[in-house]
Amino acid sequence: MFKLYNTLTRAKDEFAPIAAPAVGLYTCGPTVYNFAHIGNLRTYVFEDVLRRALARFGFKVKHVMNITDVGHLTSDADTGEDKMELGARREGKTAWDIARFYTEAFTADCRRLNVLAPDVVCKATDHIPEMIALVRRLEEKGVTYRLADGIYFDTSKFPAYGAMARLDIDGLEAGARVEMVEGKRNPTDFALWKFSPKDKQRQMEWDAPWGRGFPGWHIECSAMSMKHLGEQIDIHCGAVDHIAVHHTNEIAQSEAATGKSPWVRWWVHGEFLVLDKGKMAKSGGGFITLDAVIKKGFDPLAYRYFLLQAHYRSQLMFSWEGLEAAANGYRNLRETVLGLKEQLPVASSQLPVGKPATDNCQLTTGNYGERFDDAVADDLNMPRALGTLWEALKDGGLSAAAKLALVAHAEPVLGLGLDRVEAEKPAEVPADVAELAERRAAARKSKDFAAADVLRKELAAKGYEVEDRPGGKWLVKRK
RNA sequence: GGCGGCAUAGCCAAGCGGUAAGGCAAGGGUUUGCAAAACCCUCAUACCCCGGUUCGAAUCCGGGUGCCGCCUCCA
Repeated sequence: MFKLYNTLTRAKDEFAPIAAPAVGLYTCGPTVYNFAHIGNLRTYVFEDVLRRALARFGFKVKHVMNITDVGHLTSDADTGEDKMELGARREGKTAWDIARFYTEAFTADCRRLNVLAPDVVCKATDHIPEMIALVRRLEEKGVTYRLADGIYFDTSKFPAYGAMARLDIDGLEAGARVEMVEGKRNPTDFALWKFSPKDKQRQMEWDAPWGRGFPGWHIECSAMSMKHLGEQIDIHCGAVDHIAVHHTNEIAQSEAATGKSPWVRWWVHGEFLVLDKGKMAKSGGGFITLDAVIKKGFDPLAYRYFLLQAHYRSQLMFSWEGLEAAANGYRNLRETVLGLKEQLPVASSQLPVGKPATDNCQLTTGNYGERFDDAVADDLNMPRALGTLWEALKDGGLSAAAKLALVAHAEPVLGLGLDRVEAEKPAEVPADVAELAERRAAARKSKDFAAADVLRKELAAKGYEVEDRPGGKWLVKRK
């Protein structure tokens, strides 16, 4: 039984899709006006784990993710500038170039984190006709109105507005310090279509029945998810910051257009990665990219391991010390797996990925495979799943083969690259370093340890460390 | 001001009424010419504080205190 927390019900409900085993999964993708930071990436890793878990439990997932390349303003209050145009000006390129560049950067980050590519990646700018059609549909339902700067959704025409977010509309109005667009009937109303400004030329604009302009930010997710997944979908993901505005508006426009409810059966939201002095944001300090993590010498998968150690619905505090600890744990995990592989005959040392642990080793793997799956099935409790794996790996009652079978069972869900762990290759070292190491080995062989130690120091001076291995072998590593 | 969440060892973290998973760090030991690795062992009478419910509470309830998030650009 796969239980998944649903923001709609605020409870862990047993997951059941509309047409099992098929599952339609829509995840809110990036706005490609800048690099993703590691907080952004936390959300995509969580969604990846969800997708892998669904596969584990026998579901056939169709995963759709959007790329927001137009219409996302610097303020959700329908004011401010389009982030894409802003990025273009900042970098002296076209908005289209900016979109292409950051989409590629994002895709590369995901690949490095072992995040599976969605089945469909769709760009907002490729779906302008679909968005216009959806706005027309809303118009026919009489829930829109026109202002000087665009077409707006009248949230008072949708009685269930804000239900998922449990918004206190009156409280919102009372505490509103949002600058409001002139003429909005309700503070919560939002733009469906914005007109191009009269005084300047936009790089991205299209003709629509109401006038030349560009789509509001929210409409893209409704239009694209309907196109690729139908008018009702099983799961829609994003991070918690989207609950109050973006997803609330998506629900309003989608359900108002189709008359079908619920539009989304499971809303699943990931929590933020936070810094000791607050959340990670693209503005201000603390904008850490995956590149920065790699430049500090960390394996991107060590960051993935770091994320997996916390539950996706808990805020996770990022610190370099914490990442260091995770990297150590991840390295130990890989070395444990490597050690197990070395204990097996060559032929069977290939990790049979995806093969259930119960296949041949039912009697010997204990119930670890089951416990691992139970943890995953309990609202993606990856910290517990990881704990179970560690417990199994340290269980003296299990054979190396059984442990490897468990690793193979866990890897398709974890995505930590444990299926391609290989012995550390001797580092490429300069000839003089190799020669020193050879001479030291010879000195050791003839028990001239004083000479050996001198040579060790010489190697250290050149920045290399030598480790002796069984059988007279050694390994030279960069310090 | 309104809404929501969280407080568990040096650090991260699970726990969802039945007597504290796991990882990192630390300490001890075995082994090794040295070093590293490996292996073994140790590491919360205790879960922010005060009350209450219960045979029994880290877990439920009430009241504090402290952090954090959203409502404003965020994933």
